[in-house]
Amino acid sequence: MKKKSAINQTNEKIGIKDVAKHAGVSISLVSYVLNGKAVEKQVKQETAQKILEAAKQLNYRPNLIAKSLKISKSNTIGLLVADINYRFSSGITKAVEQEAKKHDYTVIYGSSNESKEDFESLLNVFLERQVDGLIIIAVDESQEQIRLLESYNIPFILVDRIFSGLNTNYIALDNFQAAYNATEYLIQRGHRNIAFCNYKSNFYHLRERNRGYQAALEDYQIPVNPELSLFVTNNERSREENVRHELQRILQSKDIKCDAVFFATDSLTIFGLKYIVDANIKVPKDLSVMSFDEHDAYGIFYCPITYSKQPLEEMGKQAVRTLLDLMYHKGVRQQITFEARIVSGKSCRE
Amino acid sequence: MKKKSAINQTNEKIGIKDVAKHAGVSISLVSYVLNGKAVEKQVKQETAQKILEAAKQLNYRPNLIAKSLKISKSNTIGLLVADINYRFSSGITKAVEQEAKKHDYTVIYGSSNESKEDFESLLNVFLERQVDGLIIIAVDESQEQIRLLESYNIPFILVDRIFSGLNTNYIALDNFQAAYNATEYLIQRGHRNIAFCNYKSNFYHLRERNRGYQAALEDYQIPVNPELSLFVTNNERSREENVRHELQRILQSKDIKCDAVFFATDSLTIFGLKYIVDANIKVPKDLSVMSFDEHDAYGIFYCPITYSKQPLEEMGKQAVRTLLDLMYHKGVRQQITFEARIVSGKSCRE
DNA sequence: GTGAAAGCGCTAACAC
DNA sequence: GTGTTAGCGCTTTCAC
Repeated sequence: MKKKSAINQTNEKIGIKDVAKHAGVSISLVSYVLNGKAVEKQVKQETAQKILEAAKQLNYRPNLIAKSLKISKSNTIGLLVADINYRFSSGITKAVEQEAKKHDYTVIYGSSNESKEDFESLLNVFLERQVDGLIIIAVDESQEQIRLLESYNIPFILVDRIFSGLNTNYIALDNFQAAYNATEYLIQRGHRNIAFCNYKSNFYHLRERNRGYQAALEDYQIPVNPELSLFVTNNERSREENVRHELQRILQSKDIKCDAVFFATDSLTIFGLKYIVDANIKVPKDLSVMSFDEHDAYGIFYCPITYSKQPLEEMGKQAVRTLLDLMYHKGVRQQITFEARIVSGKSCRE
Repeated sequence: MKKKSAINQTNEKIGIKDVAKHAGVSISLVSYVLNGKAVEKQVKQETAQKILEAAKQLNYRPNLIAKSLKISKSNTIGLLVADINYRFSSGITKAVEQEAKKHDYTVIYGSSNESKEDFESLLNVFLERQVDGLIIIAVDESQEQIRLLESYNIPFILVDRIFSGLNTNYIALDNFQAAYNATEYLIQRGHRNIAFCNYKSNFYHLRERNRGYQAALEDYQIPVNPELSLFVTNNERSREENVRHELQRILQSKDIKCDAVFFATDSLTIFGLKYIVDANIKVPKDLSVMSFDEHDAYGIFYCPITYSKQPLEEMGKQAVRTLLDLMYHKGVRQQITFEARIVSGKSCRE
């Protein structure tokens, strides 16, 4: 025989039923009052008061799982990142959580760690958990999964990584323009031999950066020298060595002229800077350096790095807002693009 | 009149009932089979097959919310961090999510952003969402909340930040020993005038580092010079300037001797290194530098920094394992301490 | 081997 | 103004 003490701070689970009994009213009244519908449902002031007090005394905590089941809505957003240790991911995650909280949504979090299989199974778990919507930083080769997701009836929005052949809702940076602007920035400071260092990748957002770099050169009638396009395999073990090797190739060569390097990601910049320190190259005297994305590390390089900054906060916030919008007015395609902003350090000659 | 097509990939919600109807069996059988209890419940092979096929054809996805409600268990862990942008938090978060996934738990994520109010309300939301357990990086002054949590019937475990007056389950670093060892490392390399730079803080883990520093000096009969203890207010706007100011005070003075600095956190180290670069101080010739915690940035300082490394991966993993343990065998106090490991760079003289 | 039915804690339509 | 009750999708006991 279970017995609940009248004033219970700790042990047995207190339900709406207990509150009702304790206040001497029916459970519907308790539900109304505790959901702020006291006025709408014309509950007597006095009754409402009694209920509130009973709930407080019993330390009543609503069971959101039961509520979700009943109303077919979990007030939950699934956030699927690629790797939380990326500055990009943690920045987005922070903003998403903050904004979600504001709208009374809770974030369910998962990380694919760049694995397609993990990505897929997390998506499944999120769906089974009845998330109301999804914010997704996709992994490579996940088009098929995304396409499938489109066929389900759940709103979702891709962040950053989008697929050229796929028409989805997304929040992204205008990577083309950002790379264009960064390259132009170097050109305007007199550079003509600008190297570009990027990962070898299928990611649309990275390929757009290639395009931006080339377009800027072309617009300024600077021939694109293929020797100055450095493409590095993104392999945990070898990528740093690859960057060093490529930089060495172009910077130590007698034949190749190069007076500026534009790194397409922050990690590439870090590897590059290490090499530059080791090789005793003077920035910006001998070489200008431009980076895509910021990194805490830039501050302690001997000269502050000029970089193209993504508005992570706004992007994360917007992702939530757009998602909520989609949840409440299904059907409208939302594709939102943000612009990067160049933050001038001292790593480019004037 | 709702009508569900027999083969439904997309639209209407498919429930266990639909699967049962489609397979021509009762819902209990479907439940058994889909939960891997076919053998235990002696379901006929053939029937099981039919059910599996029906579920697949209908693209059935179990509703975990309904299941949770029924079995009074959400298979959910609440993870409450202070700020996901900290390396510490993202490292722990990554490990926690990975380990949770392995055990079929999903992570509900929240960030207090160091605010006591946010911390409190997140705790509440997590409880209302019926998380089965909590992993918590607490905020300053949250003892009261933690104490309250103790009185509820839910297992939780603090990570990193613990409270001296509070007996809880926790996973923490032996901060005393780590700071002791780091200081000793410097002493063994001949340093006698070792400065120590830490935040002014009530956090137990930070205060333990003070203790470790002092104990090492005392054990080696080196008088503790209060001038060399630099305490910086952790204020977003002024802390960098404070660090610079304090360093300047001891490093530019004629009266104060100092040939090594031990920074108690990675952010302090970054600020310190910036100053060191600007002031043109040569590391390790003029000054040895030791850091608590690593940072991606250390690589591009002109000389690799020696630091005390926390095993984030293991700590996160252990947090989940311990929590599961607590969930299944309540009542056992779990207090687990990890040791840091010094990673030698070149920032300390030999 | 299988099926019927109670009930998890809640909301909301409906009755009074 | 308030109370009764069906039912959200599932698990599990018990009857057959």
